[in-house]
Amino acid sequence: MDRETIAAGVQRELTVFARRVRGLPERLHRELPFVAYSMLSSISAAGGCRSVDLADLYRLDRSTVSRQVGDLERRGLVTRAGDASRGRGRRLSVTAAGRALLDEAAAARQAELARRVAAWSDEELAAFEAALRRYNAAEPD
Amino acid sequence: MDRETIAAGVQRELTVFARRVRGLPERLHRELPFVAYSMLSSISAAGGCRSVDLADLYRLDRSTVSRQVGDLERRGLVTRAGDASRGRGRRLSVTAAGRALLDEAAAARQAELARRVAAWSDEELAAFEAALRRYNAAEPD
DNA sequence: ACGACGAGTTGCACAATACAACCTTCGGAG
DNA sequence: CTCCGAAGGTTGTATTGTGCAACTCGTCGT
Repeated sequence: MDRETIAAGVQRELTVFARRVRGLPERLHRELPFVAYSMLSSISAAGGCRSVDLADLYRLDRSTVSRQVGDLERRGLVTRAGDASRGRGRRLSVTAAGRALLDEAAAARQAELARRVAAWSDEELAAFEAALRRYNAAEPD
Repeated sequence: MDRETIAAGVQRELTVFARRVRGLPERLHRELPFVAYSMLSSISAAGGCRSVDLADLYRLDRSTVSRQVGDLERRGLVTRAGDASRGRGRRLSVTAAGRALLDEAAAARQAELARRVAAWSDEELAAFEAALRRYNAAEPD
């Protein structure tokens, strides 16, 4: 089997994975869709960021982020730091409720993964992780 | 490093990949959105399959596949084999036009992948492919 | 003080999806 | 053979995530 054939296989499998992630409701915790989850977790990881930072990170339109964040706020999962009601540079931070939901979702995701790779040896899993990391680390342009 | 730590790493890397795919531009080739591309390539790879097979592969509703395939057919990229106009088990196959578009898009994707994995050995690439396939094949429930 | 710019919101449109209801055909069991 | 149930496929409807465009609001430099 030559390299091109192998590469085609990688391509196919990545596509299947990507398609599945894109589709499906992908509720991690009935109340926390994938998009909301990733934004929440990024706000948490960054220890407080602005909407525009999320837009840059995910290469999304500002309006999309605005709506998603508005939803998270309405549900009490994040707060807008500035009491300055409007304008520039409002810091977002995760509330206690948001943190709790995030933790639950992370646990659910880990459980799902554990089920999928139950039959894998530690070495196989570690190799998979290393390969994915290496792939993701490659320059995108 | 214990298994939980490794699993967390896998989770993180899969999430990074998924987020990027979500935010990425839809089109690989003007006129061929990501969704259409992946279905077309699956039809091609399977050497002719039914709509329900695509629904199973991507865990999509049959109605979604029906609309997507309808679109591909309208654009002359696939044909429905059975002259039996309606009903059960119609085989889908890729037309010459579909194949041509697919080849162009595949070449672009392969070039991108080749760049990313340029430094990988054939063995590493093959192992990556096998692990992804195994992951994707795992039962989702 | 004013004008340019950066951050955010809102209106509108669209693509992809799920769910439910329905239709069509095939393969058996009686 | 007839009828019925299961499997494949389509259509109606609602929802979600998204981009683009136009707008508002606040800040900063001159």
